[in-house]
Amino acid sequence: MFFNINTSNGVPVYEQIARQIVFAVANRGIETGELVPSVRNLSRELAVNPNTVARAYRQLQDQGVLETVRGEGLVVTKGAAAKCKSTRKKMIGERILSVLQEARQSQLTEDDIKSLFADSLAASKKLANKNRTRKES
Amino acid sequence: MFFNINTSNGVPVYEQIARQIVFAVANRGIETGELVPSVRNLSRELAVNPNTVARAYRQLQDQGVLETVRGEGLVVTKGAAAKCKSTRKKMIGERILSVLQEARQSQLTEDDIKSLFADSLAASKKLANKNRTRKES
Amino acid sequence: MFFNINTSNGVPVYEQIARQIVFAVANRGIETGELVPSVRNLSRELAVNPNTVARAYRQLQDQGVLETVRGEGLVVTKGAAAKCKSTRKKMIGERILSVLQEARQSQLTEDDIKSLFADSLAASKKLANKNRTRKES
Amino acid sequence: MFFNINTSNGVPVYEQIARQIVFAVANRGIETGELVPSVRNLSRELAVNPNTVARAYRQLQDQGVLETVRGEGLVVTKGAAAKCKSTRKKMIGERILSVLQEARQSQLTEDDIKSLFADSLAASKKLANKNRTRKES
DNA sequence: GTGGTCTAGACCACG
DNA sequence: GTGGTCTAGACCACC
Repeated sequence: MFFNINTSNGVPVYEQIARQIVFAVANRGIETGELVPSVRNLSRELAVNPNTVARAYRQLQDQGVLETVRGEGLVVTKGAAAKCKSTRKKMIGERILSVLQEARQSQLTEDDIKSLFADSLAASKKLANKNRTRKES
Repeated sequence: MFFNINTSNGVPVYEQIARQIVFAVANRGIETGELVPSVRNLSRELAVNPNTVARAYRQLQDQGVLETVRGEGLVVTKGAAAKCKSTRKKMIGERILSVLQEARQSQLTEDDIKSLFADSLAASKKLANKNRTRKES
Repeated sequence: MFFNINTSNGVPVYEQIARQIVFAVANRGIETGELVPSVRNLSRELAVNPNTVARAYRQLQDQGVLETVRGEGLVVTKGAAAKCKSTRKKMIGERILSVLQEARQSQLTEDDIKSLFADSLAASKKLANKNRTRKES
Repeated sequence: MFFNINTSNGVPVYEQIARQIVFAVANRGIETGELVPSVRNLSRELAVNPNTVARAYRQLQDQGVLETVRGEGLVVTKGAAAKCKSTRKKMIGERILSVLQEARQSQLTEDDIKSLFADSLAASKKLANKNRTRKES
């Protein structure tokens, strides 16, 4: 499990954890029936408060992505992979739509918006490669 | 001056006001030297507390977009239009980059991302038209 | 009469006018018995509100620097020159003391303070020369 | 932490707090990574409204001196000590320059100015000693 | 517990 | 009339 937690960008930590678990399930990084890391292990690994991890897990249980197995821990539910694929698209799509609405409201031209998007897409690709390289090294 | 304030989307009201004034200055909706609406007037118009408007204005003063003219009110500074144009692009660009980075991290394919963008762009255009029509009617 | 009015440095305009008249009297730029400019003339010259000039004059009357001569206007009182010389020193001295107290509180060393003073003194001399040259040209 | 707040000298309370924190960081009275007093505690200690303290802290965040650690409080940022040392000098230097410019404009002689400075420096030293003694007693 | 936002309302200085 | 400061107190999210 690879998490990127940023404690200083305003996004709640529990939210970041929950989203990234959704992504992992969508990518089959965690399979149906597989245990997720224990609260105390994950909290140690991410250096965050255990309550924060617990809150993320609780939220995922409410969404039906995780369920408890008595005496074992939390596992990915049966239909989760498909569901997560769809929610992943929805989550990202919502954010995209929201920023585009602000872009419209700011009266940027459609061409400006498109070029910002293209630039950002290239920039994000570069950043992704850099991170990958750093991790491989 | 047209403001779209949404008090229930998590974005602080004072921040929305500040951003939209930056947009207005960038579009020359408010020209250099022109007075922005008085704190009291704008607060009445938007049905928010005067302090909230004052906070937005204070932030814009710190950024050098507005300055006080004693006994008169707040006016747009000299270099503000150019500065606002650039910050507008920066603000929108940052949001786009941020969502694209999450999209990468979620391992959506580049094609998925592009199609989400295209869909959202179309959707935002529709929404903009709807708003325009509503206001004209 | 030469006034330097700065409407955007926080110091009240009427205060700047009053102080500078005190200075002028101290320097014998305006002599005892001489008329000061009329409110409306000075307000036009400085491009400020007549009320502002009137307020400065009122303050100077309260201090006994100016007095009304019926049908004439405001003139410099008899003992004003000496008094203004002393208040000038007091006013400047108070400001100097105040900033030095903050400097102490900030725990700048005495050497730091002295060097800041020397630098500023040189800088203010340069600025004064520049202004003089500009006015002469 | 020792604060000298004067609520009746025209300088905004939040500004006094902010300046004195800058001084404290410059003197390493508060180190990088260390928590500043909580808004509630400091407001109680200084007998001012929490919002007033919060405003000072917000200003310091904008300047990059403080940053929030979620659920913990506000800590001094990494580069803050150096930055505060320089802004301290700048803040004091600006005030000195400003008063010297007025002294020039008032046509005090350079000797007069120097003697006022020397007197004030001595006076401020005495005041500082008196305060120190009072605190020690 | 922490900071952040917002409201309501008072008072002041300035023009 | 204008903005600026400050108070008092509520509510929220996060840890």
